[in-house]
Amino acid sequence: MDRSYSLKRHKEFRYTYARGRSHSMPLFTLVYAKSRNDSVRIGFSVSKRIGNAVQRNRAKRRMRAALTPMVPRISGGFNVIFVAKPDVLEAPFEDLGKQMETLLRRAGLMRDEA
RNA sequence: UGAGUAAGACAGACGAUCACGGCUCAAUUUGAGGUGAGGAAAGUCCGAGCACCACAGGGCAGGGUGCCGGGUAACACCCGGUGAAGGCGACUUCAAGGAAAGUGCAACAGAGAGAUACCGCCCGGUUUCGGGUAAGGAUGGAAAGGCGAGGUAAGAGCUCACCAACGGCAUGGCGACUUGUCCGUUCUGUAAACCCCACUCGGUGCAAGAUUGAAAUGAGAGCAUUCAAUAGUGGCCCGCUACGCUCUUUAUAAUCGCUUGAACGAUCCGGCAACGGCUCGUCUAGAUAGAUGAUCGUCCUUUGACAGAACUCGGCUUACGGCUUGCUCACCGU
RNA sequence: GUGGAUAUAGUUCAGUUGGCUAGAAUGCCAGAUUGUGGCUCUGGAGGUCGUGGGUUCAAGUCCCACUAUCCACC
Repeated sequence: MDRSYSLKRHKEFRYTYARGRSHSMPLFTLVYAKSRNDSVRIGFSVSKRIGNAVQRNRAKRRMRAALTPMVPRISGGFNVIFVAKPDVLEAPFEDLGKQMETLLRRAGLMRDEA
C-alpha cells in the first residue's frame, strides 16, 4: 500500500471524526468524510482497549494487508478511517476483507468495475 | 522416585509465493542483491554518557546512600568477607552507622514506662502512722542484667561462683570483626520519629540541541534608556552573563543529532571472584501514525509462553515457556 | 518522554502527630405510622482499608515493590 494514501496528522483524524458519518460491522467501524484532495486517504485507528503494543501492531498490519487489494477501486475525494474492534485479532483473514468491502459499499465509496 | 536448592544456555527450525522499513547497485518508477526487535526491547526505580544553560561557582534549605575490603565511567549494582536471622540440610535473606549529643513518643492495663512503691516483707509505734527494702504477687511487648549461694531485722552486685552486655587492655586480621583477659561498669525500647555523624547530589532533557528555510516585518502585555527591571535560574539568597529585551497568542517545513560502541566473539595472561590486560577477528535495525503479515509443505511436542527498539549504555524490579547440570533431604531396591 | 495525584461500606467522602470496637451521608433490610404507598421515626446488617512484603509491642496511617485509574506539560 502506497504511503501517500495514508492519513497521518492528528488534525485530519479530528476533522474526519467531527464532520464524518459512520457505519459499523462486528469487526470494524468505518468513518468517512469529504476532503479537499482528489485522492483517497485512509487511516487505521487501534485503541488501547485492543491489547498491548504487540497486539495493536498486529491488528494494524492485518487491516492494512486486507485493504491493500481494493485500494484502487475506492472513489477519491474522501478521508476514510477504519476503527478496530477487539475481534480483529482472532477473526479469519478472509472475513476482514469481506467486511471491509461491505462497509465501503454501504457508504457508497466503491466504484463499480465494468 | 519424590521434594527442594543453586547455576547455565535456548526462546521453534528449514523451504516456496505475494507484501512491509532502511541500505547498496542498476535504472527512472521499476528490477536485483543483502539486511531488519528482546531477555526482558516493559516498568521508568537508580547510575552514567551526550547536548544546552558560567568553564557548573559559594551559602542556606532539601534529597540520597549507610558493616568491611575490592570491582566499575558511575551506581542504591556486582564479587569476596564479617555479624545477625531462617532452614534437618544444600543454601537463602538482611535500609546491618549512632539511643553515655539533645528532644519527642511508649495508647489500654499497671502503684510505677529511666522513673516508682499498690499488695507485701522488716523495725518502731499500736484504729489512722513514721522509717527501711525491692526477694515475692499482679499489669504489660518491655519493670533496675539472669540464676544459685553467702549475707541481713527484712533486703539489695552488698559479696562470691557461672553466664550475659558495654567500655578498657592484649592477640590475629588492610578492615568489618574475632579470641582472650577478668581491669572497670550494669546504662529500657523506638532513629522505615525528629535528629547527629560520614560520604554524596547544580538544573533541564534528543520534543536536548545545531543548521537551512517559510510566514506575517502579525496582535496584545511588561519594564526601560542609569543604580535598575527582566531573562538565563530551577525552593531562597549571593555571584556571573545578556541587553530593545522578555512573556502570551497565531502559524510552523526539512536535514543533522541517529548509531563504531565503557560494543560483540575467540585464544592466552593476572585475580578465590566480580573484573582487568594483550593480540586477532566481526559490523550487528535506525523508523517518524512509526517496518515481520497472508497462504501452504516437512520435522519436534499443541493453536509454540511473556512480549515489539524510538538518543545510547550499566544495573535493579516485574511478566513468562519448556530444557540441562551440580548439590541437599526423604523413601525404596541391591 | 517527563512530572504529579488517587485507591477506605453498594455509592460519595472523613479518618489529625501510629494506639481503645475504622466513622458520616445516602442506599439496603426489618419494625412502627397509613385503608395502601411515599415522607417521617426506631433498630439492624454491610469493610481482606487496591495487592504483596518490611519496620514497630502495635500499621488505614511509616518504608519498599507492584497493579489499576485519572490529570498536567512539551
